[in-house]
Order: sequence, then C-alpha cells, then structure tokens
Amino acid sequence: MAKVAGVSHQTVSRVLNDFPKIRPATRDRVLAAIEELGYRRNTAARTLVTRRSRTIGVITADMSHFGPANTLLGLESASRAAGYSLSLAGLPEISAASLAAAVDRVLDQAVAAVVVIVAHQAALTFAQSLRIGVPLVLVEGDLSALPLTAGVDQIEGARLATSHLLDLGHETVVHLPGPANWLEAAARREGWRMELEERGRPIPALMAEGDWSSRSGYEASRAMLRERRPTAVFAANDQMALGLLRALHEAGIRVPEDVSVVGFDDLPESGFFTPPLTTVRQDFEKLGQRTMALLLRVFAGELDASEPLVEPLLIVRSSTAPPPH
Amino acid sequence: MAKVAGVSHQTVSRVLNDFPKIRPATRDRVLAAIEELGYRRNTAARTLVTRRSRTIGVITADMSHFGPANTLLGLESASRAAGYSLSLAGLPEISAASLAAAVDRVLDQAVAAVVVIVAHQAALTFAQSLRIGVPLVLVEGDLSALPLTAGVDQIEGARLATSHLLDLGHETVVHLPGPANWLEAAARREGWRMELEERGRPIPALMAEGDWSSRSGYEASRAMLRERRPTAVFAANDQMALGLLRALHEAGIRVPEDVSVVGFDDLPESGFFTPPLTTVRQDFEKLGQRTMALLLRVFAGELDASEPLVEPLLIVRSSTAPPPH
DNA sequence: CTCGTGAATGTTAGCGCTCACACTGGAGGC
DNA sequence: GCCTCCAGTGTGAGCGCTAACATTCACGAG
Repeated sequence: MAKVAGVSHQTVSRVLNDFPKIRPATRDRVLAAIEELGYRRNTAARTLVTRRSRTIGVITADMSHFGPANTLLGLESASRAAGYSLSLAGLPEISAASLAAAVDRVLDQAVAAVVVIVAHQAALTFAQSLRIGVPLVLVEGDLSALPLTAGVDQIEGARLATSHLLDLGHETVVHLPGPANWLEAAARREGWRMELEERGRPIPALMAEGDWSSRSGYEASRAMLRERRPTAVFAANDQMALGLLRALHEAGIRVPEDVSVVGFDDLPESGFFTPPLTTVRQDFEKLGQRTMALLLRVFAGELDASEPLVEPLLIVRSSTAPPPH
Repeated sequence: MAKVAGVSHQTVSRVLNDFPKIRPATRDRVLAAIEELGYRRNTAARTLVTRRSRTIGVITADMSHFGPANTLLGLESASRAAGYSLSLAGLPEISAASLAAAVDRVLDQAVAAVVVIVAHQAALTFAQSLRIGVPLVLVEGDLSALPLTAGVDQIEGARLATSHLLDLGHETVVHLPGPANWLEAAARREGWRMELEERGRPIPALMAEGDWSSRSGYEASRAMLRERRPTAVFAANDQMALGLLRALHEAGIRVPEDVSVVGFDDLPESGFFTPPLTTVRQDFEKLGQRTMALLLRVFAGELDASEPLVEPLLIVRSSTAPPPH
C-alpha cells in the first residue's frame, strides 16, 4: 500500500486521519493508491491502538414497539452521518442484571459511548450508579436525575392532549396511564395532571394501569365502564387507545359523539382506526439526531452538554369532539 | 494478568478459548485471576489477529415496520445466545448503491457474516452478484435464487388465508397486493393465485398495488369499490387490511357480514381493529433463530446449509364469515 | 554564508492478542 | 535403563495501526 504511493505507512495514516500538514500532491498520490488497491483501513488495528472504536453501543429492550424501533432508526442514520457505526445489544428482560450484561457486551466492542433506549425506572437507577469510562445517554430519561439525556417533551405532549379536550368543552379528562415504571408513562401522567390542575379542573381517578398493549387498554377500559362513563379519555399511547376504542365500540358507546379519545405516538396505523385517532406525534427521527448531536458535543469535550427536548405535535383527527350535552 | 495467575499469557488465551489440554488446576487458577482483576479480553486485538470478529453485520431498511423490527429482535437474541454481537447498518433508500455502502460499512467491522433484512428484489439481485469473503444470508429471500436464505413460508401463509375464505363458502377471493418488488409480496400473491387455481376458482383481477401502508390499502380499496364489490379480500399485510377496513366502513359496507377480510402479519394491534382481524401470524422470533442456526452451520463448514421455512399460522378472528347469500 | 525554524515526512515501538513452534517432564514400550 | 511420545505449558513473532519522536529540507533572518 504505502509502497505503491511511494510514502511511508505513517503518511498513509495521516492522510486517512485528515492530518493537516500534508502536501496536496502527496495526499493525492496516497488517495490514488488507495483507490487503485481498493485499500480499506483495518478498524480492529485502529481500535486496538486508540483504545476506542468509532462505534456506539445501543441498548434496547422491545424494538417491536414503534417508539424504540424508530428512535433506533433515527439514531442509525444520524450516527452514520457522523461516521459512527452501531453495535446493538438487546435486553432479555428489564432488570439491573440484564442491563449490566448488555452494557458489558457493548463495552467489549470498545464503544465510544452507550445509548440506552429503555426509558424505564430500572434503567435510570442503573445508569445513575454506573461508572464506565464512556458517556452514557439515556434516551427519554429524566434530565433532572441524569446528566445526559435526549428526549421528547412528554409533559408538553400530555398537556397538548389534555388541553385539546378541555378546549373542546369537556369538564375534565380521564387518563388511561401506561406502566408507572416507564419514564414516559410517568411524564405523560404528570403532564395530564398539571394541565387539569392549572385549569382548576377536577382530577379524576386514574384508570387501571396498562402495559402499553392494546389488550391492557381494552381491559382497563372494560373495568372502567362498569363504574363510570367519562366524556373524554387521554390514553398514554395509541395502542392502549385502540383497546379503549374497541371496548367502547363493544359497549355501544360512540366515539367521538359520546366519548372523545386522544392517544400518544401517532402510529402509522392510527389515522385508519375506527374512528381515526386524534393523537400526539413524536418525531423519533429528530430524537435520534438530537441524541447523536448530544454525543458529538460530549466527544468534543463539552462535559455538561445538553440538547433541547423534541417538541411533540398534536394531530387532530376524528376521535375527538365536544362533549354530548 | 498472566502474572497474577502465574502462567504465560498464552495459557490465559487457551483458557479463554476453551483449549482442551489444560490442567484443571491451571484453568481454575487463571479463572480466579480473571475474576479477581475483572479482566476482559480485548476484542480488537483478537479481531486484528484472527481477522474475524465475533460480530454479525445486519443490514436493514425500514425497522419501523413490525416484521423487520421483530426479525432483528429475534436475531439479536439468537446471536447473543451464540456469543455473537450485532453491528447494524441502515439503508437510507433501497438501491444497489446504498446496499453496497451498507455492506461496506459492516465489512469494516470484520464481521463474520452479513444478514440482510431487506426482502426486496434489488437486494436479491445485489446479493447474487456479490463476492465478499463472508457468508451473506438474505432473510425472506428466494431460496431458488440464492444459496443462503431463512424465511417464513409466505406461499403457505397466503394459501392458508385464501383457503380459509374459500372454506367459508366464498366463490373466490380478491387480493390486495403489496409492492411487487418486495419478495414477500410476490410470494403472497403467488400463494393466493396457486390456491385459487388448484381449487378451480376464477382468479379475479388484482387490486391496485399497495406499498404496505394503511394509506395505500385505503386508496386501493376506494378505487376498487368504485368498480366492484367482492365478498372476500386477502390483503398482503395487516396495515393495508386496516386501510381496507376503513374504506369499507366509510362506504357503509359491513365486515364480516358483507365482506370478509384477511390480513397478514398479526400486528399486536390487529386483534383490536374494528372488527378484530383474521390474519396470518409469522413467528419472527423463530425466524431470527433459524437465521442464526443457518449461520452457525455455515461457520461450521456446511457450505450448502439450509434451514426449513418457518410455518405461518392462521389466526381466525372476527373479520371473516360466510358470504352473504 | 550560517543558522534557526517549521513544514513535511520517516522511523520505531507497542497496543493485546493468537499462531506456530519449542520445550519440559512423566508414562509406557522394548 | 533408555528412548519415544504426548500432555501441558512457554516463547517469539507479527497482525495493522497510531503516538512519539527523529529526520530532512527549504527558506528567511542576521
């Protein structure tokens, strides 16, 4: 390689690493030789000597959910643009032990940073007590509890949903909460509560806690309908909202004439539910970009870097209307 | 490290690599030292000398879809069990150029194999013409066109769906096809056609081709309803089936009383659609395992290894019924 | 004309591991 | 008793790269 270009291997290395003091002619000669030989630098050797690979470790639990999968997708394209590759580690279950095992696995890859896409209380606690030599960012974590976090403004999203229903004339809004251990669920619940409180509305009892699944939303809704019949419900995500829609439909309750429903996430399917669901959209692509931007700033030495939360967007469709009079 | 155990670095290496001829006492001593020092072997150095990392490169396009995301998930757990880690590369677009770029990126990681979770015609063509030094498996590829493939039996799945409708008494079944460039869409379409043909039923014209999205299913359905009104439709996936359900609902056509609908995939939400959707379930977890099993056999030297297709399963819910008389 | 200076390039060492081979000592055959 | 053999372990080299230092050369100041 170096011989073809007539330079030392070190000069090749310098060209590859954009070292400034290279005579343009030399650089061109090296580049030409690289091209000619189809040379590619050996990542492993480079990692060995620098003790750092241009790789980011990603820890994710349930990629089968829309949010995490799309965050990963957004992170992938952002990291690719920044010249980093991704090493993936899944979690067989949410526990400190399996988190530790996953971190271990990515650390074996000499990753430059670890991104945890598991917005669970256990992950937060775990991350706080962790000391690994590289930055760790918890996506959708709690900025007040952890230095490095990127996320969507869940509280604002929940307020958007709640306030939309109140603006429509509903006296108050019932909340179908997600699992309390999940940070987003907690934040959405908090946003809902804040909005009601600030507008001086009664805060109704929570429905039974769901687990994000449609089934759990369906069951919580059936249980609720045995006792009460609100005019407006804000579900912690679209899947649970779908379960709610189903329970309402089976009970002969019309949406939005009798009850208004708002979800959260904006699944690609949500606009085609019966009825099309009003919901809060999260821009996961942007979330991935923000995460990467945060990392890049930390790599650049900004130890207390932070990125603004991604703004959610209310998507009004046909599942919301003024309350029946 | 080696000093603490009182052995040479080579013996440590042998213990780590399960070399057989080690005196148990020596092994224990080494293991104890490893434990004591929290020693972890340097992956990069190992990769450098062996010229192969225990990493599998995964190329994926739209992880936001249920199938690919879950295949990745299944692959992740299977590879973890086998002691391999995953390096992820996404595709900004489906094209030979971006496939080549993605393969390049994972090859830089010295991967032991490449798994392509992009069951697109372009990926098949690309994979056929490719010569990289490592095995490449195309998930949901076409076994007749490519040596290494793992997949779900799409043809059987489509036949299951079609035959279920015929068994209910429908004269024939209309198909709402997925994008023809996607291998699964082509296979489902073929399965549908075969089943009708073998049972001597008329083969109705295809509906307009969808792109997997609910919107495309909705629009194809609206277009169709302007011309004809079948009694049974088999949609190439659940999302398009949802669009169909919506178009039918808007047109005042009842499901399943007037029209029966079957989807494909069994999204977690599908059981909560209006009405709950009859569909064909694919076991992506198992698909991931089969992919890994295939790879392991190739690594072991079985050059023409193959794994059986995963059997799909018909899930009967409430969107299918006998035809109106 | 000499010397200092700094830009451009070369030389050397070593990252932590595995491979190939060398070595040691005890069991078994003659 | 000596040699062979092999189980068990050690030694040395080198994978391809970057860091640190060394060298060269051209140019301008004195």
